[in-house]
Amino acid sequence: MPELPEVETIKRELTKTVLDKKIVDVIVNNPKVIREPKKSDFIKGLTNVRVKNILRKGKLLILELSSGKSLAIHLKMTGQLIYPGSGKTSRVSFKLSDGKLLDFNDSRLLGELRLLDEWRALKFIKELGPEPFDLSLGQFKEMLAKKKAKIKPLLMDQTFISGIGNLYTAEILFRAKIHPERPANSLSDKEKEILFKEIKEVLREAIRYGGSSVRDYVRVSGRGGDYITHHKVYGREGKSCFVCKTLIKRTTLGGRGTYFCPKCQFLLK
DNA sequence: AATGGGACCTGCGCGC
DNA sequence: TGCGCGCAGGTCCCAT
Repeated sequence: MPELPEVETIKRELTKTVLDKKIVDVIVNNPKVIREPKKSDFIKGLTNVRVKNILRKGKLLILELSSGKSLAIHLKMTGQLIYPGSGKTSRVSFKLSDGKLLDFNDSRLLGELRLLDEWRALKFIKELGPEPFDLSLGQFKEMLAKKKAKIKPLLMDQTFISGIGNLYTAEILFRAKIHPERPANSLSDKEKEILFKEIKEVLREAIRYGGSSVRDYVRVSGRGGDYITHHKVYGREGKSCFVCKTLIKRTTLGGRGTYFCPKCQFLLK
């Protein structure tokens, strides 16, 4: 499900709703989503602790707790965090000191909850590439220069740059007018500059609209994000390009559905 | 080293 | 109406 804009939206909403509250009980309806430690220690370690700080690293949410431990939440494809929750469809619910529930929903059970002594020690975190908003143009150009991988899978590689997934790569590359299969090191200086600008612009805009609700993603309040109305290519196979009227194409690249305009995003050979 | 496929899972929409 | 197939905002692991 969620990419940087969705996770950032959730982070901001959790900050408004659950920050500084105490978890008083943990209800586990499906232990599969608890990756570590084992269920009983997970529950014990999360009971009677306060949520002290909420962070996002790439697509990972981190709740730092008064105990010194942290709850790391990866929503993967269909994870949701809902407050106040009903507990009815949740895999795990956290009962808070205000008497309300924070629900973790996840229909596909791919999501991951981890109670950690030190989130910085997570392999995923240690290998995570830079945040797009922390990068300078110079650094970005340098990162691309050494890479001959196709640009789309490269932008989705979390060790290269963090937070960008399948949907936003498609939108970013369309706006930058770059074909998804272009080798990264074949981009001209000008293209790298435009790409850099569009990464930040698309992500920033998507955050402003609360993310894209394509299927499962909802905000903490349960309502959807509105950025989908701004999509130019993602999910638009066979529809006409807003710029040139050519039909949007869908291919498979690195195993993922890939949408682009074959005219605006011409592949140079 | 880099790429591709499968695995992890459930559920939806589509065509027959 | 019902069934089977393809597909899904992610990541990890294994084979080549």
